[in-house]
Amino acid sequence: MANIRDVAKQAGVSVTTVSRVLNDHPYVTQEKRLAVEKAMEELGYHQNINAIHLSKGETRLLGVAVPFINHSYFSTLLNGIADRALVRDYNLVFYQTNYQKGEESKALEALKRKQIDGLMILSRASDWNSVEAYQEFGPLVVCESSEHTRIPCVSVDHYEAFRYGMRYIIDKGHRHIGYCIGRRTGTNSSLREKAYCEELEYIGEPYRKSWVFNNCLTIEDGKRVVNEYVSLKEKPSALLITSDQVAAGFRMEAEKRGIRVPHDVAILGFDNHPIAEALDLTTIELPLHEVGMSLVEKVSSKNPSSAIYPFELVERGSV
Amino acid sequence: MANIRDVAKQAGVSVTTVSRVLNDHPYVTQEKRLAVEKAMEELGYHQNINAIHLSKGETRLLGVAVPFINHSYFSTLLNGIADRALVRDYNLVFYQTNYQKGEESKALEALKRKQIDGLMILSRASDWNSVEAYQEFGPLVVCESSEHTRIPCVSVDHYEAFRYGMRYIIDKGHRHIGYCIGRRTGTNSSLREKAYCEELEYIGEPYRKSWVFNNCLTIEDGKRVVNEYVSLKEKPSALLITSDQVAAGFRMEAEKRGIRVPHDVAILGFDNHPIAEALDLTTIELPLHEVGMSLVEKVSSKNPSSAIYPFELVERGSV
DNA sequence: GCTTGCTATGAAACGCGTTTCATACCCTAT
DNA sequence: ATAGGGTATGAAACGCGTTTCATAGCAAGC
Repeated sequence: MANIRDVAKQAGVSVTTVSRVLNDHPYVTQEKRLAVEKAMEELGYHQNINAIHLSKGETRLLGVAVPFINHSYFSTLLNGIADRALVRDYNLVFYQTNYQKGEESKALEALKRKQIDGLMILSRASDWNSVEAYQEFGPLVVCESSEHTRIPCVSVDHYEAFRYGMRYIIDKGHRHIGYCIGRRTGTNSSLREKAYCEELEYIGEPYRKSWVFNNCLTIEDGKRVVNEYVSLKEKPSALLITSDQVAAGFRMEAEKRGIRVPHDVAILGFDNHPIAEALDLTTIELPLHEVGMSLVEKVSSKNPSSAIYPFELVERGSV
Repeated sequence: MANIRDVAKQAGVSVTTVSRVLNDHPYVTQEKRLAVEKAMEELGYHQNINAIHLSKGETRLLGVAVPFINHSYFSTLLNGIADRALVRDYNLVFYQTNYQKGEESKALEALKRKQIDGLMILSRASDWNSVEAYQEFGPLVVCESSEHTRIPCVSVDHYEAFRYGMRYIIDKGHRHIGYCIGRRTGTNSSLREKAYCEELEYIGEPYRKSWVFNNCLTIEDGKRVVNEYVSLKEKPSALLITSDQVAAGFRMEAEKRGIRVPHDVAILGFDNHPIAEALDLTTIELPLHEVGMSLVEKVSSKNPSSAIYPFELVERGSV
């Protein structure tokens, strides 16, 4: 396969001139430009991108570390990321971590080794210190609502959103409130746990372990929660459900069993995914597409800053 | 930043020896190996991946061209792809095309310029000829059920699946059958159109343009179809809906309006997404996760071959 | 007439790891 | 004693585009 030197020889010019033509630099006469283009054509030349990367020290590649993709929360974020990456002329490299530290480190290592120009971590598995250690190798943004001072975070204020949801449900007269969460670890989850506990305290209710449902990510999980719910001796009268998917699964399964929403149990979803509208779920809208776009903006700047995006309650008929 | 030559100097060995240590090649004495490791430690050395890529002529990167990701069809495929890429030690580069030829060409160009070792096209926008022209630059697989002889295709047999669905509905006694499709162009879609027409002919029914609903991708689209459906003068008694999302939207909206499924209108979904189970939708299960894994297997082999995956009817309560 | 300052062009260095090839030592088999 | 074969090591070439620096011609400005 022909390289730039072959082209130069064929066109009777120097390698530098060919490079100038390739990069639209000035100071090339029309005559030589044409000669170079002709030579490229004849030899079927095309640039080797890896040589460019090596030489320029950048790849126009941004990394995205994400636990898995077939979940609307992440795929909506990703959509925002992809849309903005497109206009910023970046391509995306994908690190599916399944929440495994090992896989996440691979993404961090890629940053270190200059495979990517920046990294977005959509849901962090490693501890802050390991992440911070990689900051010197390139811009890095984490998508969680932490107020970490040294690592930029772009997200929705999950603490406030959850608190707001709690207040809304409390204002509706509920005292017995449970919630469903994706996983227990992670900043976002502990912030919600914190908000949950504080609001319970505020209304003078105890924390009931059996009212907190873990591992809730999918529609099926929502159905599973209904099973757990019916078998509870003492039942909550309302549930906050941190994903509309799960809330949808819950509502569908509940009504199949004759449990009426919101009459028997009120549910409040999160995300405002289309499924929430379809099932008439009251939900807290999170601007995930925007957050995704913002992640790209931040990570493609020299000095990324943090940003918090606003949420909005969408009242429908499930509370 | 230190490079391999600095390490060699510091350790008092040759560059070759350092490279041997880095790549676990034999023929390095323990003594030198330790010296090299010590030097790397002291200098904070790490390999520049772009130099490796340039030198090796491969990147361990596979490209995925996909119109958009926040749709379960693609995100399920992607999940399969990501899972298999992980075990095959590939990373993924993402080209979100929005069905624009320009974006798809970027992916093809990336293959040509050796940015990626192979390319998977999940839904093709360009014509076969342009795709074929890039085959010489690396392995390339298209995810559609075409029987193209020169380009490997991995997919479900969409023609057969649709035909099977038609027969199933016909066997249930329906004669007035419509369908919903994502987009009209594209192999998969025309195959379904073909199956549709053939089966209509088989039962001696005319093709009614108003019974074919286009641009059906999301839950909202399913709701929209209900609107169009109710305004039809002559209504189909059954619909094939090529995505469970859309079928779900249809069923929810229909029942909200007092249209009973399957009594007033029967619907048959495709994919067997969790939402289908939740809404008791009869559907044709497509093994998309497996197809995704297979795409990676094919594209990471020297000579990719085609493969067709089987579908399966899942009988529930919507037909 | 002489200095500035563009325009135009190319040689060479640079980014950096891998791989080939040559060399040298030491031990075993004949 | 000698050929053969494995172990160990390094110089140099290779993959390839970009960028710096030096050079030279030519025109405008004083």
